[in-house]
Amino acid sequence: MNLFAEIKTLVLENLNVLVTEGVLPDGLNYANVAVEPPRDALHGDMATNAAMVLAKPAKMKPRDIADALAVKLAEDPRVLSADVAGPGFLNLRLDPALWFGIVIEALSNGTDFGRSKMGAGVKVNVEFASCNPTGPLHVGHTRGAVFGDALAGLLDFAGYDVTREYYINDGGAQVDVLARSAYERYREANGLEPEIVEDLYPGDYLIPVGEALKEKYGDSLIDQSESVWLEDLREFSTDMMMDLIRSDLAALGVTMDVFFSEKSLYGTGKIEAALDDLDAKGLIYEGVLEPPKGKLPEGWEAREQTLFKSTEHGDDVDRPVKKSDGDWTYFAPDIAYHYDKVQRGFDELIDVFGADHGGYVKRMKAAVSALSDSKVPLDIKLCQLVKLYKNGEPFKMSKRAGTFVLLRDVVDQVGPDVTRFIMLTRKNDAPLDFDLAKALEQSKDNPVFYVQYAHARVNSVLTKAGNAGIDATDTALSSSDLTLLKHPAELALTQKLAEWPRLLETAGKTHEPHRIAFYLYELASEFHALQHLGKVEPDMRFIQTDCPEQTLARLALIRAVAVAIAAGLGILGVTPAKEMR
RNA sequence: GCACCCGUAGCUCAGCUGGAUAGAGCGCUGCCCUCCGAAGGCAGAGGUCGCGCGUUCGAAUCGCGCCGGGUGCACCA
Repeated sequence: MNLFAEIKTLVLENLNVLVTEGVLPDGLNYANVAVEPPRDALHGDMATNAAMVLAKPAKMKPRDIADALAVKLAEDPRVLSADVAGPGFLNLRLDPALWFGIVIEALSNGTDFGRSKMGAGVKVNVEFASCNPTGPLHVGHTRGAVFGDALAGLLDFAGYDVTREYYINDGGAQVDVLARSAYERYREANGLEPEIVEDLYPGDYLIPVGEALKEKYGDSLIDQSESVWLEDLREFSTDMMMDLIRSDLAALGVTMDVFFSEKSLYGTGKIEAALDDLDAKGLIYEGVLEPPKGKLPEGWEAREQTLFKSTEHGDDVDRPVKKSDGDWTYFAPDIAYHYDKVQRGFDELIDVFGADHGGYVKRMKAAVSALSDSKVPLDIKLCQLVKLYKNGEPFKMSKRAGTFVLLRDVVDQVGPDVTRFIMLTRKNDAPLDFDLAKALEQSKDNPVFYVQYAHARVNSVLTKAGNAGIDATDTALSSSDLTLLKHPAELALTQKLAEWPRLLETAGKTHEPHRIAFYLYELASEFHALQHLGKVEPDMRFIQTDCPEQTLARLALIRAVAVAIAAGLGILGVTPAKEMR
């Protein structure tokens, strides 16, 4: 139940009543009518802008509409008062029982608290973490992996039918480089000196691949020409790299539903089929691209190529799908891949890319738009860079890869829960500073700790209550008399709790899981304040031994807070802590 | 030269798709433990929301133009 949605429905119903009574004209558009928490709690429990939004189309003064609407709304038993304020805001004060309903809901739904049907089972494909299968995941990939997984979790919670998908870039030249690099490690395993020339991958993670190759081939490939082994080694080493990547993802708690191989698009007619589809729509032609404006790239020359008319779908220039020698460009299999996703019946597509792929967004959207006749929206989320620090100092070195920091280096140091939460404390398109030392710090400026601390504290209080012989099970708490919660801080916390279902839907609509992290921090903050109140005012302590009814009501509230935290953390893929150590 | 992202308190960032007096953490100042976890809480100081026009009853939010920072810009992936 989303209380805000419920009240909005009430507002809309009464607007219609005003229409039938002739107070308001017919045919008004209610799209911009909103019911939200007021900025200042003094204004009331909820506010609606209906009068101001409708004033102009209805050709009436906002206050006149507000007055008429206020009278109607006040007739509903749920509404205690409806006051017009300012230019035409309508401030509503609601029956507290309505708010307490949210507590009961939390207690009865557990970690499903806030689960929404908003998505209505719409099939969404979230593709993320798709890095080249040429090595382990590094920090940059980690952010994309966490973001994608959390977004998928969020959409699932919001009622979508979600598929988590990984696109294996195993079709391009980078896989040849991988095979050659592995070959050198294979020579090394056979006691020879590896020649890791500049263009090859230097990482130690290929040493086990070399050893595995020796295991399989002995020394039979030594001194053989590339044509003999390249094909086999490509497959062998990408398989091993994918195992590595899968285990990296597992260390982070990410499980994919589908691994889609780029290679499977070649020689199977799939690329051709996708381009035929575009061709049939008149979007493929042979032509020569204009040189880019400004300074020319070195060695630029006019070339006739097969082009996709992406400009018809919002791109800035048309894009080549074939090189001048007739090979596919990297764009061609990507088109085919997205064509495949459309064919598989997804209603919405989401791609999570690194920020360095920003230039790729328009053409990919153009392709999906063309392939799906504008029926399947593609949202591309770009994840900005992660800057790693340790105690304020830039953290750069990796023992295993040499040049960059690996996902493992981070997860091994701070654990998957902390890694995930911190990665979500920024909007995806904002850069992120990640301090490995601060991440483990147990203080207020570490949001993970602060939220976990609130959850653990509730747990601790409930344990204490149990030890004191109080039945603090969820069913017992559900039947407590919540109207005993009268203190402003208790009501404020209840209302914060009531925002959860609404916040979740907003986060789901905007594809912004970070909103959950921020909400949990705010919720934790309000809880900590209430808990502290007990120190200043002893009769505000949760457990009142001489008043079991009051105790139960308070325990119900804080248990509901813990439930919301657990639900939110669950979406983000973080395990709620029962105690802090 | 073009495209995309960003510009909010000294620092790091939120800001609920246009609402009321713009928020949080850190840092700074001052308070609060005869303990349900002080690993915390309360209060104060601190802002021309990069700049300028425009749309609107109403703009940090939308549009346009600048300024500043980042990223990417022909067959590489």
